[in-house]
Amino acid sequence: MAAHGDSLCSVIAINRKTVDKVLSRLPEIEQTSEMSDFFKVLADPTRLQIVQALTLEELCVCDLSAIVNVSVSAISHQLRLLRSMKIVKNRKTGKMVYYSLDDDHINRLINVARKHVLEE
Amino acid sequence: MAAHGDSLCSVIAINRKTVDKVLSRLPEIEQTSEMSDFFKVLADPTRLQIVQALTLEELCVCDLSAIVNVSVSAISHQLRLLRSMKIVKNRKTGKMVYYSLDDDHINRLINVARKHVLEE
DNA sequence: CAAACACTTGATCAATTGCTCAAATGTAAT
DNA sequence: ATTACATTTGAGCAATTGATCAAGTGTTTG
Repeated sequence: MAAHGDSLCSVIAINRKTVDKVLSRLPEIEQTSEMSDFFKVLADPTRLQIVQALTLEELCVCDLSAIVNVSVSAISHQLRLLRSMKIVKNRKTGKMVYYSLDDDHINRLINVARKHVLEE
Repeated sequence: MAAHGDSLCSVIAINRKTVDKVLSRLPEIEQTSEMSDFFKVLADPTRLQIVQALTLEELCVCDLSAIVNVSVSAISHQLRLLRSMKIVKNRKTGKMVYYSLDDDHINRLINVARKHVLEE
């Protein structure tokens, strides 16, 4: 992001000072990218339903499939993604695999979003 | 979502009682869908950068373009989306259009996400 | 061991997304 | 009026996404 001060940049800023000030206060692009990846997880109705269900109770894949009304395979794919993002964890018991939330922030995040959706 | 109790459903739930309990406590699918649309807005690095910049200062399209380092056209397209989601508002002065945040929840949401990204 | 079960995984495909480009709008200056 | 400028808009396109299907793993039951 340091290249912004470069005069070769094709973009012409109206207020160079304002732009520089904002740029200096903005988080690193990499951190922003990580944050958007985090939001991306909750940006899909299926995943959001999975996460919301897991805020209530530890659940196996099959029950999640029944709750969200999506195939077991699709649920498993999504759980894999949620696992990779450290948002859910699992516990195996025989053939069964029980999933639960692995993160405290999710609940708060969902509550703020719910308020935004409800208030208008 | 009422169809979940239907025995014709191809998915076989392991714990019918657990499934029914979770289903009764889960928000309506429509509300969940709205929430995921909201998260979707912040799920893209470009839009997240725009929003983060606007938490600091009211900015015109051209300056936003310089800050985010994306073409004016692309910024304008994203601002249109953000406007439709009631997340930003604009103010016109001559040829210039200044954008600012139209929502209080965004800041809180971003802060929670940042904590999640930083702590690990 | 064989069958049934719970889940995972890889390939495939349609739908969506985010950008670019070109053209359009609307305002201000010459 | 003509030109320049700030922004918007629509079409088109490559990349990504989320579901399905078929085949796989690993565990338990008969």
